[in-house]
Amino acid sequence: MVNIGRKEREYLEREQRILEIARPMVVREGYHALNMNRIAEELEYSKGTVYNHFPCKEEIILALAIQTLEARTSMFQRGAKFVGRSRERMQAIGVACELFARLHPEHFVVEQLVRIPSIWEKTSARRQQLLYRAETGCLTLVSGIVHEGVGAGDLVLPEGLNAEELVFGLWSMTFGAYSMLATNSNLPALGVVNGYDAVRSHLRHMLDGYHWRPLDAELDYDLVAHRVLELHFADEMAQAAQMAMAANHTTVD
Amino acid sequence: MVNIGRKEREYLEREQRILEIARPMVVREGYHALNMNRIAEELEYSKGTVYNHFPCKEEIILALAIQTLEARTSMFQRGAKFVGRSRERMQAIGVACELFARLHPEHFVVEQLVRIPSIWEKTSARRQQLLYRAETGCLTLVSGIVHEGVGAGDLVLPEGLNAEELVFGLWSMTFGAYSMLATNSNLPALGVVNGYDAVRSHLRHMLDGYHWRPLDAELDYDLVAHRVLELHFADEMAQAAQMAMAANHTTVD
DNA sequence: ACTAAATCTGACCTTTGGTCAATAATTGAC
DNA sequence: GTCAATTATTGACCAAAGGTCAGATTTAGT
Repeated sequence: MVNIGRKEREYLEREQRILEIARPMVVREGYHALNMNRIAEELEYSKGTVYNHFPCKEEIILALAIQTLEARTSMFQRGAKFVGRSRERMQAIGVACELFARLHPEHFVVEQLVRIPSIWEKTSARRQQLLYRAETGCLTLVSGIVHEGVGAGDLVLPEGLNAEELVFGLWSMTFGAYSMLATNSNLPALGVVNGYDAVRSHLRHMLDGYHWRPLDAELDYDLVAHRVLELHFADEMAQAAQMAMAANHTTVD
Repeated sequence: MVNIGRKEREYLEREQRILEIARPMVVREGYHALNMNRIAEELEYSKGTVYNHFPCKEEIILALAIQTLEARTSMFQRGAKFVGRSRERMQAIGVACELFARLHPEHFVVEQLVRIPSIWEKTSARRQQLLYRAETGCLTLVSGIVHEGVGAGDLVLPEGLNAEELVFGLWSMTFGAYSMLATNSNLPALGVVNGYDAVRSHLRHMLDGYHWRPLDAELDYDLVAHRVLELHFADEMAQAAQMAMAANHTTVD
């Protein structure tokens, strides 16, 4: 039993190592640089052993995407600890989301890749289920806050729109915007000076459009965001400030 | 001169043929199926000739993305012919956008692919400029309507948000949502029953949040959408109705 | 008809994802 | 402690596909 336990532990550790090796390859040098030979080399095991863990290249991408989603969900959970009215708590999720995007912009590459049909199709149904499960967990966390809002009478969903579909909207906006910010270097030339600020504004006005109380005019959500940062993301705050400055510098270029 | 003209024409026609051959490959069988050998075979020219037109595989993807963007812009232009107040005209663009997404969901695959850094990096600066130009054209068309709204006093942009950044928001929402609708088969299970309706609702409420007059409550935008369809998209209307029915059927599954 | 320029060709090279028979290590029964 | 059975690991090998280029072919102009 002890032996089996050790073996199993070693196996899982090696699986993690493979992902640790693979992630910077994808992130820094792109999908085409994710090379099974190189992974085997850096892992100091043979290629066959790598293929023992992952039946194909695409499966590694999917595993990375699952890690990414779990990391984001964990950030969301920390944000969701914020105590306040439903929309304040949604703002806290927004803070977590922006923070995650700013601190780990490279994660979007993986999330984008895994959606490419030719990649997705090659992955196993088993791991696909894991991603779906992780997605469900993340979305449920957020839609829970929507339900809270509805329950508290702070929000009335229009006819034909459920809580999950509202979250789908927030998700689409952030996914679309952060993906483009990470990959479209033409945005500044197009006149999009500060993408992150714009996203924040859009989300806020969208929720205002749904009349989720308290409205933007009724509460200082910048202050709420600041408190969320102080209370639940103290560690990341300094780091984020640096990021913001760096971002401002590059947009000026 | 006549000969040179014919040659040049043949060259351009062949370039189109290559793209015509490549598009269904990418769309139906995915990026990995975009095979230069197969293209050469179907084109009935040698591989070297194909490489005469496009220095690499990725350049074909980029060329397809440019075509896609031009096709969308042309739909937008047809929508922009609608006469009315600024927000009605924006609604007309929205109709064009949804129509394009429903009629050609496969276009999103190409637009997603071209954003992948490992693909983008391999393309020529010359063609990248073409895409940027096309993007600028499309965005300018839309931001022009925003400026109209501001000029007419129907819309006041909040401090720190320009017209292009507002369009960036609409773009992010539609890009994100339509991409996910085209690639994430888990959405129905997550509770997202009708994605297209949700997107329409979100865009409308977002513009309401910005107080773009007339507000949703002040004007029947469904009626406006209907008139836009009748006036400027008569051909596509029947087709779109079929699509909508098909979509409803599949979401029920 | 002839030559020079432009165009086209497909054999060839390299890289890389993926396979699998052979080999090595581990385990557990006695 | 030994040995057979099971399990894990290996790396030579294959096939597919992107990309190259010297030579063949066609075209254009005289």
